[in-house]
Amino acid sequence: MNKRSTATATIHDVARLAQVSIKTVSRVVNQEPGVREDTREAVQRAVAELNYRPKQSARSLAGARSFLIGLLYYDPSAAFVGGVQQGATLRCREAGYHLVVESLHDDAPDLAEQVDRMVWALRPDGMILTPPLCDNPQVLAALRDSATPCVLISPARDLPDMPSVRMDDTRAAEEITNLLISLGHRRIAFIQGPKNQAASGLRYQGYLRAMKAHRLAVDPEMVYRGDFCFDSGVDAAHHLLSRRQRPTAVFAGNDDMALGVLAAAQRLGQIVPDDLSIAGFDDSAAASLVWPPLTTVRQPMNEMAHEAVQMLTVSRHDDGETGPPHRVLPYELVVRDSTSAPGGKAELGLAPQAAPRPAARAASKAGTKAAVKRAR
Amino acid sequence: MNKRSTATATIHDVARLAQVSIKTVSRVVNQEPGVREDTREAVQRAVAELNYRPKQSARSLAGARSFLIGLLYYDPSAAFVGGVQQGATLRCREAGYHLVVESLHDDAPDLAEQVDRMVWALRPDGMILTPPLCDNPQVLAALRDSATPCVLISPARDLPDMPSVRMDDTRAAEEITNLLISLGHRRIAFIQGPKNQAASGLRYQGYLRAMKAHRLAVDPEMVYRGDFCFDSGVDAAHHLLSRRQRPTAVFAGNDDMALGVLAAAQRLGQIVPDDLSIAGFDDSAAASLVWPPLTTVRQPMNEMAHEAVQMLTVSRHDDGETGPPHRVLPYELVVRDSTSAPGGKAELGLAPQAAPRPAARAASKAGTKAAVKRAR
DNA sequence: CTGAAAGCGCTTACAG
DNA sequence: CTGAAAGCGCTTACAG
Repeated sequence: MNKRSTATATIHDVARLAQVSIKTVSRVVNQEPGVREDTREAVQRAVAELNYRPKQSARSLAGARSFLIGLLYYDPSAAFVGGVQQGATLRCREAGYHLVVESLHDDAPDLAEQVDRMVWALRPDGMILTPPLCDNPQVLAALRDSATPCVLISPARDLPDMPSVRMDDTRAAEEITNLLISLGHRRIAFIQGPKNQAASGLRYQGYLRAMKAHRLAVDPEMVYRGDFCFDSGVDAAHHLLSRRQRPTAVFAGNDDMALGVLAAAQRLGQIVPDDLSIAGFDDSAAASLVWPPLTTVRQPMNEMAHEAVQMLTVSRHDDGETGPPHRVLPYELVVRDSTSAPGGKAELGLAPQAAPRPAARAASKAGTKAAVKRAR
Repeated sequence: MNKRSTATATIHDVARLAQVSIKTVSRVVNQEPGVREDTREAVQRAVAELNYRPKQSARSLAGARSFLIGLLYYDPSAAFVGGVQQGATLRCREAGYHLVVESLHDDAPDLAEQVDRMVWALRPDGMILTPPLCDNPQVLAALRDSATPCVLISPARDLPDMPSVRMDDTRAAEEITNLLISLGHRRIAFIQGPKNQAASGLRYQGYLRAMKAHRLAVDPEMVYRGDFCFDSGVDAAHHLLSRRQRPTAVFAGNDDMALGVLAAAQRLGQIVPDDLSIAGFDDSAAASLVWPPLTTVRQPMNEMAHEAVQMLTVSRHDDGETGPPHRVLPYELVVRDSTSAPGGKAELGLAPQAAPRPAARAASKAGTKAAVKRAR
């Protein structure tokens, strides 16, 4: 209908058409109160007519906000970052913000300089940090200097001066272990992640907690130190399956290692899950692209990002007394075909799709309760 | 040394300290010519001293550039987008730009509106579009209206008014097929992607071209229509392996389908690659997280993005006569253990890592030549 | 409830 | 080679 003119409309054009001052246009566009209803409508009509959109750079220069949120991440291929980014862009759109991404090498020599460059040039209204950058002292220092509001996603530890969003890794690991125990497994191996990653220890704690709660001994030979990569899962399988007493189930600290165990076990002639149940952690894309598909834990990446953007865009209330929020979001147990009762010959026909099996019972507690889901 | 003051330095502060006008500071910061060397140095000293960084919103408002590049994508989980984004952020950083990302549903009703919102608010200096958005008429129309320079990455077809960057899918598919033929395979099945994706047809053409060049008949029963998802690979395997005459090799139009074939074949008791060689396309993360790791093609995602940013940030030279550039970048054949000579019992020991096998010979032509690489 | 003035921090012509 | 003036398009106090 109203064709957009080549030259883009400014606030003055709108004001002229609506017969008001630019200040009133500004009030309407920013949804400020204190504008008479018919005035507001007239302005809105003019805005629509001219297809007016306030220019971010002008708003940013004149005002206190840039309508930009920054996302700092390290590993671009990680599904985790992809999920966080997805959640962040969607929430940003709803809030009228835009997401600026920056990939930083965790050990780059000029890391602070790179952060500075982004922060001082763009003046984003907030920054979202993913692991391992959310634990990097240089990055955090640069961000503190610039007084940019930040939200840490799954940091190694919560900081007194920065809000964070996370899930309960320990509890999830405990539930996965409980699931294996409830299936009848007693000899359950665990593959740890590398020492320098916070998640490694947390998940190991969850495994220990479940084992102890059921008075199951943890044989040191059944705990293997991996590095979160496929190859270390392969190595772990060779180690574990060459023991006198083999495990009937393996819980790997992440999916990549679980896939390594799966591949190695199958090459060694083991049937999964009949001879060996395998569980992972992350619900990576590959987890459902293998046979049998992997039982694992889905982290609430989208939700964490959503929450982070929310914290950064909604007017900050006083943290005076309470300090910044540290939110814990519910995760999701994803039970697939890589786990079953020990020796169970059930359900592994040659049909393209195995029949669904009743979901495992998983304890649910308020606040961090897990959903149990069955999926390919 | 020089602690950054809380209030951030402006161009006026620098000018005062260097005893010049703000115009001269601007010249130095923007690396314009026509400044005496010692003047330039004095300004640079002041810039360093004050840790001055020009504010993007002021530059954008006053000048013609925003120093923002937009990346539009659809599927956030795709490894392809991850690679493109990685390449784009790195090149942006080098060029002093920042990358703003936006995830758009290809079939959202308000697609044009969403593009408009980004374009008119941010006024990015350029936009990078990935499939399938780079083929979406609504998106392209909105972008044309706004006169935003665009680069299409791997579009279905090149447009006369927009530059593009791509690889040669057909040639890569041909080379993969040639590889299988050179290993001794004659009965080679192909799994197509969905009809509405451009890559499906291109890769099929490459398969046909190689078969024809070697005077191998293409049995219609050996061509299966999939949808680029894991499950359709499973279905394809069931279809292909239940034929009278089974294939000795399967070339799937992408990795996800190849992984489906792999899973199904192994469940049916086939040894890969001895009984069946399998090749994919994409080099997705999962391709190296299965056993045996998948022979596939790596798309030059980083390089395509690099090139795209380059086109958008470097001063546009006259396309007057020649039209916008359509660049074709070299891909990479990744030969792993899922392919071997038919019936070949070689090299599949039980060691954690199979010994490397000499890389397959692959034809290389100038301009789009493929590198041959061996990797896990 | 509404508006006139000032100014955010740069770049763009234009002078000299 | 260098600079004084104007202005980009908004928001922020401040009046009324």
